[in-house]
Amino acid sequence: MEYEQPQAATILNAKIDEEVESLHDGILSKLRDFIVEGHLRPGDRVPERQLCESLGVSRTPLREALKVLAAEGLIELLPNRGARIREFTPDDVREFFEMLAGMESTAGRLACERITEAAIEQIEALHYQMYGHYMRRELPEYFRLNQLIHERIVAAAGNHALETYYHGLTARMRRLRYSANTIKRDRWGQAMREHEQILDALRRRDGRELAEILYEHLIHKWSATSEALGTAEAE
Amino acid sequence: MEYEQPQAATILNAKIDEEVESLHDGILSKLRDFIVEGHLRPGDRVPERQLCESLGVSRTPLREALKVLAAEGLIELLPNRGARIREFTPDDVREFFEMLAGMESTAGRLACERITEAAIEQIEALHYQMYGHYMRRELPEYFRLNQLIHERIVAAAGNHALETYYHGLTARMRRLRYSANTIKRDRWGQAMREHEQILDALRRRDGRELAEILYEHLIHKWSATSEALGTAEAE
DNA sequence: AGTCGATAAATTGTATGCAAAATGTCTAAC
DNA sequence: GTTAGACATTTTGCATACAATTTATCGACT
Repeated sequence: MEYEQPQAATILNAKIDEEVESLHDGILSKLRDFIVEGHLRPGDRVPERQLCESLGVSRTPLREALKVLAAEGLIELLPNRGARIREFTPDDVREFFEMLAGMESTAGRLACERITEAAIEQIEALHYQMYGHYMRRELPEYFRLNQLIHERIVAAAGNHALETYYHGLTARMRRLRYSANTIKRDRWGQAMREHEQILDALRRRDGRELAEILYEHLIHKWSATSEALGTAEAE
Repeated sequence: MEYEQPQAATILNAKIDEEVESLHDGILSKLRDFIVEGHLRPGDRVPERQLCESLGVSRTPLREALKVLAAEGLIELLPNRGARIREFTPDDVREFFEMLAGMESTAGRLACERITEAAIEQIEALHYQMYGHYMRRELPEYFRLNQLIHERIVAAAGNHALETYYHGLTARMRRLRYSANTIKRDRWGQAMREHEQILDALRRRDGRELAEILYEHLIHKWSATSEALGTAEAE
């Protein structure tokens, strides 16, 4: 057992008694963030006792949090053998992206029915801002606005259940995402063109077409990402 | 080192070789079924102590199960005030159906790429069987086969994450469903026609069209159901 | 009599303890 | 040197105990 947990301890110990937030929820968020940020490697065993000391709480609330995280699919709980950080197979990643594509597609369809003109204009503004970053090849800013636009569309769908699940998905994928903070030149151009189409369909409130474009857009993104990840994770 | 589906342990109970099912999982399934079957009314407070004695276990595993159920959205946990069976507003129902429509739509699209000819033939068989029940106006049998067909399509999508979430959704809606075991004559006919289209698109493996038809089909089903429910739940 | 407030009861949140299962180590036999 | 088995250690699963918060009951005051 020589995996570095001390790091975990220091970062996790940040602040525990900040709110009246029931200890359990605090642990849950902290652990979730911690896993999502990628500080625990997939396949790592996570002894309860060790986590307890890191977090400064007893095992009861910790175990409750672990059960929830397992239900969310972030960790897996083997009977009598404790928790492991869940390992994502390429198939898992494919499934996540397909789900994401489906979610955003559905969100787009709904957004066309419900989005306000003001919200469309805001997304337009974000789009042109993103276009600027694209022209100046400012990758991080481009990614940020890109994600923001997608989030705005999802929010405009007016479906809280969808939004919640969407954010859960993106959280689970964040660990993968940061590995792929790169984009091929030609893919970048194509992504921009797709975004133009997205905006166009949204302006026309053409739900079917927006659903279609968003689905394809996300599947393309997956192809690009999995390509980049395929080499990055085969270390 | 292979390990089996992690979600199966929590969402489904797919591991039965011995009866060593960890007490926690047993409680989880029992409670979930109990709530889904509608034995606990929405808004009911559920004292832990009472549940403990009913189930014959201590509070620790029970609380772990409650946390998971809360994460799944079946109950809500008020801080220091215990668990309540979650109440579904009409908006919640609308959101569920929209999600269901989106899920099945996505599933249909994927199924067109992956389904085997044999599976298509099985669904065809189910379809004609269902058509028989429609002609003879056998409602319960019709509903059963209807749901079976939709499940087959979802299964054919080859996306375990989608399937899991889909079943979670249908479970949450089962409590609403059984209230609406009725269908209007004209809606029934339309539903059958839509199913013909579904089968046709599936045969042609036209993913876009199947996605479109399935989405509309589910939204129509929602309109019909919410109409029936609107009177039934406005007691 | 009604309302507000204080105290008591009940209920939830957390910590600890104990038994069962799993993991690791050491020894002995081949 | 390798492997199998028994014992010790660690870790998980569950139950109970205690602390904190909420809810209920009762009495005092307007």
